[in-house]
Amino acid sequence: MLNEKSLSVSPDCSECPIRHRAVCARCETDELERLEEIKYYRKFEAGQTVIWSGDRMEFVGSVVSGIATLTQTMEDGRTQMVGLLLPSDFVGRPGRSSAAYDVVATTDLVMCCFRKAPFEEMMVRTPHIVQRLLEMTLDELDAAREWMLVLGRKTAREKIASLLSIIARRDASINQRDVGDRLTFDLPLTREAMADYLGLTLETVSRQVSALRKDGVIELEGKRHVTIPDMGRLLEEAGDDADGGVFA
Amino acid sequence: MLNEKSLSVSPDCSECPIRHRAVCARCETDELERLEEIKYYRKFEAGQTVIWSGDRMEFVGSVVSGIATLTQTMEDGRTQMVGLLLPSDFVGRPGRSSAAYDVVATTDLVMCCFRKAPFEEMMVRTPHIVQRLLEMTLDELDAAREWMLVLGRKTAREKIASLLSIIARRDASINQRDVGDRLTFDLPLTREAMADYLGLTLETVSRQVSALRKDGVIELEGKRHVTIPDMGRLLEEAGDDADGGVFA
DNA sequence: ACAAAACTTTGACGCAGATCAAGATTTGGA
DNA sequence: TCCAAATCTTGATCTGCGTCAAAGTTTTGT
Repeated sequence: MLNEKSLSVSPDCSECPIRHRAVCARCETDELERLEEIKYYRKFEAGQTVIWSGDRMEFVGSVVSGIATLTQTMEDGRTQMVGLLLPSDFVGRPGRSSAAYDVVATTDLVMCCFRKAPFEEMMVRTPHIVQRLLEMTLDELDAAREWMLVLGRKTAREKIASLLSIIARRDASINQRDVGDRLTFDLPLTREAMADYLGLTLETVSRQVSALRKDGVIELEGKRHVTIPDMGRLLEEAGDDADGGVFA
Repeated sequence: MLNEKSLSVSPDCSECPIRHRAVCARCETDELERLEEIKYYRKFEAGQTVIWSGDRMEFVGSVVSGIATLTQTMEDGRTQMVGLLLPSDFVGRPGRSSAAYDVVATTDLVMCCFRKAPFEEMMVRTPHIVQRLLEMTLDELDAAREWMLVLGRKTAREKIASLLSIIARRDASINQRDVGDRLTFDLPLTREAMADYLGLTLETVSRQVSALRKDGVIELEGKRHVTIPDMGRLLEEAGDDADGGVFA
């Protein structure tokens, strides 16, 4: 845990890459200034645990860069990922004192943190924050429900195709690339993390990735670099309507 | 669809059974009066579809009494329940024009509806509504994540035990009964609905319910009336810590 | 009160994905 | 640069749950 770094210098909000997508998206200049007073940056290295389930939560915050996962674990060690946190996503639940899930940095991670008490105080007086947080939470709930369909009803092959299409789509939207073209991206997850996401074993993940490659649905360079020659085809394999969801 | 009834008389909010749990829970008297102006009651019969996925949504609202389900369907007909709506739960997403899921009344259902546009307008000027809706949405997100663990990692027997413990717990909290005693309740779901909830087939549900009965974990009177002689035992069967979650 | 429809149970069998096992490839630290 | 650890692939086998089928039970409508 000694690798975690608190940065004394937090960049200016006006230059923040997640300024218009994060919980502060709707804030006016003066509200932003007040947030600026209670914010601080923290860095975590790939593999580090940000918060343990059950721990007292001292802060909430936004992912600025990197990827983190939200994971639930049963007593006997079975594990299920329940959230994938990307830049601009919010971590922590205002009004709750202890963490409900493990939060783990999958890549190197930068977070913009707010001490919990001052943030909660500010929420009471700042409707723009509550409004934006509601919007983000509703989006997360939709994503969780989509995921429930994947977990409950899709085959292993469809699960892999679903995950790849989610990552591809998100990557395209961040990099402003057009869906429909040949898409290329790096998998930010190990086979084991993919298995935890999809409720599979890592062996099944490996087999199905190989099968999709053999069938020409995806192309692989190394283990992690993926290209999707035909997004429509991938969506079919995912069991999704090839039309729907593209703009989700 | 001719069975659906609009009631001309909507009971007074001050006598509403869900007054302190629904989206209006934090509203002051004057705010309540404004809500009262745009609200109307609707009744649906058991089995009726309240909203079809993809339909234009004209209202949002709260379940007053009865139970409804939120369901997602794939092109080939596979189906997954993604929400179970109980009294005080909110239906509809402000800011979205068309429904994302099928909403079906499982029992006879009474809803307190607000026309969407006036409600959205009111949200902008009424932080108490937004605050409460955020709180409820965060709770739903937690429930959805719990459910993801059930769908992704639990065995059929554990899934059934999990569902029964959720229903038992909720029933106990509504009826103010003490968990730990012998609990008794009626299953509000058919075997098929249970299967849709848990990502199983109805045959597997039937088999596992029979198995739990044979093993003395539950007792059955008829098909639907269940009693739990030992809640701790049921929670063990669900794969949950027998301590945790009791107060959730 | 009876017939039809809806719901539930139980059995036989097959298969998708888990488990167990071994080896290949990549990554990272000294 | 090289060794150890981490990650990934592939094979063989097993099993939990799905599928198909048939019969039993409860509810509903007339």
